[in-house]
Amino acid sequence: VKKDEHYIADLAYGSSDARHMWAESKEDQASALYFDANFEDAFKIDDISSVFHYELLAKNGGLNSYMTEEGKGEILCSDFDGILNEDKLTNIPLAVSISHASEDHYLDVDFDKKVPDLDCKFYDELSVGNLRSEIHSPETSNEEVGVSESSVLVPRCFNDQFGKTAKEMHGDLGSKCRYQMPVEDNMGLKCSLVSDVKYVQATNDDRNTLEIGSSFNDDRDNTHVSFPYVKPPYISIYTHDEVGSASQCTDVDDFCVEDPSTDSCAETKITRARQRRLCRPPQRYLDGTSSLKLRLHNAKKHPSSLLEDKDLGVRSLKKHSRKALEVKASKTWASDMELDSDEEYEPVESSFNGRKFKRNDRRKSCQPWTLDEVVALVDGMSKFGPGQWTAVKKTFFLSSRRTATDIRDKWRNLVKTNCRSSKGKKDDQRNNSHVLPNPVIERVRELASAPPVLRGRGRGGRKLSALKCPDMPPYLAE
DNA sequence: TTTAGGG
DNA sequence: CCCTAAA
Repeated sequence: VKKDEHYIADLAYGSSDARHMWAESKEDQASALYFDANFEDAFKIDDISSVFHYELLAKNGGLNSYMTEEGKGEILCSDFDGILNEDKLTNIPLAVSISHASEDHYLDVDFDKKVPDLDCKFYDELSVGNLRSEIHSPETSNEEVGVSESSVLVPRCFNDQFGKTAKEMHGDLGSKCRYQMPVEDNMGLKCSLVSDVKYVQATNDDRNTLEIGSSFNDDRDNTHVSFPYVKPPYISIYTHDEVGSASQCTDVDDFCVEDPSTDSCAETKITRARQRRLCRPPQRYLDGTSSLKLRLHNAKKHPSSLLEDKDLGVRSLKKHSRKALEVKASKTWASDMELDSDEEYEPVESSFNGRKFKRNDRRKSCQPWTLDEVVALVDGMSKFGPGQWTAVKKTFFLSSRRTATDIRDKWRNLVKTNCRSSKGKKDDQRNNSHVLPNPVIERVRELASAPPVLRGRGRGGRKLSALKCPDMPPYLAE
C-alpha cells in the first residue's frame, strides 16, 4: 500500500490479483466478502452470517481483520499515523481471518461465471515483515485475541522449505488443520482454510519468517511454528485440474505446499498475470455489472483527510463506500490504475487566459476492434441507419464497453479506410493479418454510399436506411 | 444527453 | 480515443 493512496482499496489491491475486496452485509443477515479480482466477474464468498472488520494496527504495521457475529459491517480504520510515519513501509499486507462460531462452517465460494484463466495469483508486491493477522472470536470481546473455532485463509507458499516445516506445523497444529474446501463449481477452485489457527504473523525482525500459531496465549513462543516467509499470496485461490472430492484434509502437507521448481505456475505465469493486469481496462469500463459498483478507492481523492482525522476511520469510510456505490461509472478510470506504483494519476492542469482546464493524463487503453464487433457495427448501421449510435449501442453493444461515440468513431474510420478512392490505397494487402473480410468491406461501402439521408435528430428522425438496405427485415421496413 | 466534427 | 460545440 502506498502511503498516498486509499488504504482499504489498496489492501485489496495487495491481495494477489484482487483489485477490490469488500465486505457487504445484506438484509437477510448473510454477509459476504467480495473479491473483485482480475477477471470479469467478481465472485463472492457467501453464506457467512457475520461481518468482517478490518483494522489497521499501527504498532505492528499490519492489518488486522476479523469478523464478528454481530456488527454493522463497518470498516474500521484507525491509527493510521503509526503506519504513515513509517517511511520505509511501502506495503501493508493484508490477511483475512474468518472466525465463525459454528463447527462445520465453511466458505461457499460461488462463481457467477466461469473464470477460465484464474491462474495462480501471486502476491508479488508484498513487503515482508509487516503481516499480522489475528483472529478475534465472536464469543470473546473485541479486545481479546483468541478463539476456539476459526478459520484463516492462509497463503499458498511456494517454498520447499515450507514443506519441511510443514511437518513441524503438522505436529503442532495436528488435525486442527483440516480444511481444504473445494469449490463446488467445476472450475475446481479451492480455498485453503486452516482451522483453529490462532494467529499468523510475520515477524518484524530480521528473521523474516511467518509464524502460525495453533493456540494463543501471551507467550506465543510455546505454540507457534515458523517457516521462511517468501512472499505468498494471502488469499490463495488457485485452480486445480480436477475438482476432486477434496473434502477435508487433516494433513497439513495437503494444502499449499509446493516446490517452485516443479510448479507450473512459475515465473511465466507471474509475468502473464501481471501483464494482464496492466493491459486490462478498468472494470468500470467493461460493463456495469453489479460487483463493480462499490469502489472504495473512489474515496482516495482525499487521502490527507485520513491523516488528519483518526476518528474518521469507521464511518467516513463507510460513507465513502456508500457514496461510491451510488456513483455511476464515470471517466475517472485513471485513478483506478494503481498497477504501477510509479505512475501516479495527476490531472493535468493548464491555465489559459486565467481559466483552468483539466484533462486526463492518460487515455483509455486501446482496445482493438474485433471482427465480431465490426460485423455488429455494420449490422447496426444497416438496421438503424446513420446517426443512431445509441440505438446501435443498445442493440448490438449493450454489454460492451464500446460507447456510442466509440461506435460512431469506428464507423467513421471504417468508411475512411474502406471507401476511399482506390488510388490512395496502395498495396493494402501487406498487412492482411487484420484486414476485414471482403464481404464486410462491401457492406461498409454499400452503407456508406447511401445518399445522405435527412439526419433527423432524435428518434423521430425518419430513417430511410431501409430503402437502401436489402437485408432489412420486412417488419422493420414497416 | 446525444451527435457531429476536428484532432 | 479525446474534446467540444451544438442540437
